[in-house]
Formats: sequence, C-alpha cells, structure tokens
Amino acid sequence: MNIGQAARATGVSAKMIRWYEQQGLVPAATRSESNYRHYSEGDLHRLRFIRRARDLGFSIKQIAELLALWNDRGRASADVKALALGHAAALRQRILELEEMVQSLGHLAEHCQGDDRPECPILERLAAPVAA
Amino acid sequence: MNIGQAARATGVSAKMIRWYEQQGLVPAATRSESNYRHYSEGDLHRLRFIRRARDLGFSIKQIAELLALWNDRGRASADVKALALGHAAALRQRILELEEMVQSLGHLAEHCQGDDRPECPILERLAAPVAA
DNA sequence: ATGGGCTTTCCCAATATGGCAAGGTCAAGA
DNA sequence: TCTTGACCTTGCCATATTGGGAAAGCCCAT
Repeated sequence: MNIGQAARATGVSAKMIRWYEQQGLVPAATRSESNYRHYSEGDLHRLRFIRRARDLGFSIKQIAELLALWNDRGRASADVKALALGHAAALRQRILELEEMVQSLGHLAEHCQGDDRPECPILERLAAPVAA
Repeated sequence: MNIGQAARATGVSAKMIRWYEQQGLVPAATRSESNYRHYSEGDLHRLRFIRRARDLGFSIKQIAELLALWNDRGRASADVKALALGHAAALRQRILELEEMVQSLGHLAEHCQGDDRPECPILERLAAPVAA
C-alpha cells in the first residue's frame, strides 16, 4: 500500500505521514525498489492511533509517550491515565483562559453602540492610559 | 526612554517591541546618535494598546486592524464591534472544540482503572481497529 | 510512447515568543 | 582615566504542526 492510500485509509495526510516518520513517531516505512514507501496493516493501525490522539489534542511528544506505553505490554494503566488526565487538566486551563477573554470582550462590546458614530468604548479601553 | 524602560513600562518585552516594529505594527522608533531606539509617551500608549489586545487573544493581524481603526477618527464603532464579536465567536468555537476533547478524555479515563495492571481502555480506544 | 496520476526530496510559509552570541555604548565608581 | 556592569544592537536558531509548491522520477493504461 502506497502512501496516498495509507493517507486515505487513516485520515493522516501523506505530508504528515512523512513528517511523523522524520520525527521518529513512526518507524521508517519499508521501500519498494523504486523507493516508494509502503505500508502494512500494522502501520495503518499505528497511524490511526496517532490520528485519534491528535484529535484529542495530544502533542507529538505526548503521542510518542502514548505509543511507547501502547507497545509496552507490561505498562501500568496508571501511567496512561496520568498522561490523559494531565492533558485534560491542561486543556481545562486553556479553556478558562479563553473564557476570560470572551468575557472581557463581551463586557467591552456591551458598551459599544456599534453604529456609524466613532465613539467606541472598546478602543477606549484598549487605549486607556494606565490600568484598564 | 530606551527600549528596556519602555518594555518595563508597557509589559511588552524588548524583543517583542523590536519584532512589532519589524512587522510594521508600530512605526520604526527614532534613534539616538548611538543607534539606540527611544520611545515617547505616545509610543508607550500604542504598545500598551497592543499588549491589552494580545491579552484578549487578538492576533497580530487583527491588532493591526484595531490600531488602524483607533487611529481613524472617523471610524464607525460598528466596525470595531464587529471585529471584537467576530473574535469572541472564534474563541467560543475553540472553547467548544477543547471541551469536546476534555469530555472524550474524561470518558476514556473513567473506564481506566489506573493501577499497576496493563489493561487500559484508553489505549485500546486509541488503537481500535476501525471506528472509535 | 505518451499522458495523467502517483511518489520522491527539498524549500518556504505561518504564529509569537524566547534564547544566545558577538560587539557597541553608557554611566558610575575606584 | 580606566574598569566594570548593565544596557543596547543585529542576527541566527528553536519551538509545533500543517500546508503549498517545485523539480524530478515512477507506474499504468491507452
């Protein structure tokens, strides 16, 4: 199976597959005589794993850890769980930050008429002389 | 006022001030004989504006638009408001995505014992053969 | 044999920020 | 006056992930 087919089968673009290989996230694919990469079912399996982990917002580094645990038959499930929960906590933190921004924006926008006149509390706040 | 003082006064690092200048977000600072940049109160004002907009999660490009509106005495407040609300909507969208991830992670972790044994539904799900 | 669709590698782009290095400048103290 | 330390300059590198494009080679079907 060539890289394009593997891409279609896993939802990981060919470009990304090559990049993951370069980053050591997947082992270097075997090559045909004419240097084409080709992929086995096991390779697709691994790529799908990566794809799903990306969808959950794991970084490449974290995915490398997950893959290592996946391949370690003797791992403790606690290690996997800790990784997942740590990541979830980081996501929640990020969500809080974004929510704060949304709230501030909401407050600012509330006081802005949003008409043809130039008076705009949003800009005034951003430009406030000292603290805001 | 030198760049270091301007940085301290505005909360924008010297590095970033130079970078904003290079990006055209702030006009090139005037220079002393020995080529040191120096900054006026107006410059600090502009830098603080940028800083606050960054804190609200606006991108550099968006900040450029905000600055243009700020400097346009005849702007319509509607234009500013639209920018702010559009940005808020994008943030909310991002929040939804992150919340979905957190939820999925929560579901996965719920079913994982998190002990010394290797059985781990988290990995099993990530590795699931076809759909998950 | 020719063309269209695939593959290869390599370079570039974006975002915003920090770090490091080599060298110039300035002010204060000995 | 000389030295020292704090500051400034530019420039390059790195981060993390993805897409775009070019030039060249390969494969299959007509």
